[in-house]
Amino acid sequence: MPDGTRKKPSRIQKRNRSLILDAALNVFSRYGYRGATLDQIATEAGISKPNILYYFGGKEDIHVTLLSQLMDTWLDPLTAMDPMGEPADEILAYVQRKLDMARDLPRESRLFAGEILQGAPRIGPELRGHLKPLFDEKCDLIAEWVAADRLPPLDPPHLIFSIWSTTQHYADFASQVDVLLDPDTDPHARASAHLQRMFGMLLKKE
Amino acid sequence: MPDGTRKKPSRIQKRNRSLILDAALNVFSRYGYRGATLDQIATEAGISKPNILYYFGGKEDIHVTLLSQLMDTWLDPLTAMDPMGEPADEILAYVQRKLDMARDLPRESRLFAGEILQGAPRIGPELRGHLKPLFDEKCDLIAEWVAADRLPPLDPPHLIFSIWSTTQHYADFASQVDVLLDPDTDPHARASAHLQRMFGMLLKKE
DNA sequence: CTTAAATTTTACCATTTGGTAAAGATACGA
DNA sequence: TCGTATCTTTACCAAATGGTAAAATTTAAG
Repeated sequence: MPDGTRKKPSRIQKRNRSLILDAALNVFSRYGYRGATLDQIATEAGISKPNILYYFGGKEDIHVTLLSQLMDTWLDPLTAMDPMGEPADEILAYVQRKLDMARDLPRESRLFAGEILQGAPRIGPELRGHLKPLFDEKCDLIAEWVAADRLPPLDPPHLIFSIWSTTQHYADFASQVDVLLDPDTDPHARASAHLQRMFGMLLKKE
Repeated sequence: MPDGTRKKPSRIQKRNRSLILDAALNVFSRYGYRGATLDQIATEAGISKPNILYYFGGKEDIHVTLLSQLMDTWLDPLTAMDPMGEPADEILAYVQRKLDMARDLPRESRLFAGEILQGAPRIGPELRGHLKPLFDEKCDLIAEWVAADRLPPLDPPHLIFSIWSTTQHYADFASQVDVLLDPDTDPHARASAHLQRMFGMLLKKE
């Protein structure tokens, strides 16, 4: 039985677990945790429901697995913010990376958004354990840059919130953006130009 | 039977419909549409489930009723943006109103966010019918301000997206914000100062 | 080619959930 | 006070859903 502590995942196991997780990402990100059903995931993955439960302990296990795997990818761009770089450049590069992620990984963005929206019942601990330390570290870094007069005075945590919210908006609220935006303009290019200008202004030392 | 077209809602009807809608707002905003159950709503409202279905056609009817009622409140601040006012002042006042709403009506914010996140399956038409025209009107207004050189060059739709996302973030992602933020600082005051500065910079004519 | 382990299917089941029928209770105008 | 319309409760139900047992099949090491 392939759940729990594994020794060496077989070829079939790797393929099927991956098929299941990909299908589950589709379904969970579209319908939310409780809105998703194992039957939907099974159909989308092309694997019978009991067979899915052969690979995972249950619905919640699949959800938590997805969330945990994603957490690292999700935090990558923030981790990449370099203390040795030029402050404004580092932060603007971070904005761009986050915006690119919203375009390239919208399902992942929505999966997280849904979980947080409902009070983070399943990744609360992960938030405290992984996100919080990294967040604090980068807030300190930005605060040091401000103290060293390499950035204008600003509020590090709220700056980061603004970066997260503005970029993820294009993934999480895509259905609204699609309704409102002129369909023949390139949303990503316009969004990028707007955000670079906005955060650029904020970070400029007169 | 009080569903459908009513002539004059009785005292009891007004009280119970309001109790039900308030309970439903709690439950839907916490668990999403499919995650919410009529039994939960019934318990929270202190009204039996069949009795709830005496006042509403069904689960979806309650949800749509909430969403429709909220839409007006939600768009109020945008409607209030005055073509006769000073451009930057009007937009900064809009930012503040939206931030205040995120603080005062977090349940409503989350209800909308959940609906949009899942593709707006139940208020898509309302978005096209009410939100889109207002959005276009205000984008045009801002574009005129830019054309008249009363604002620096900027991208009106993306500016509005940034205002929406940054302000609603404090309601929609409250569980994450709570984990990350120092508990003894006043988040609202700090957020307000940060956003006013950020959008203030963006809107300043050199 | 055997055979034991890994994988998949078939046939279920208990619970939850949205919803209904109809009897019973209550409010209210005449 | 009476009778009708409004409101509420009790007792259900069919479908959906997460999950399980165990038989059947496939894989792969020796």
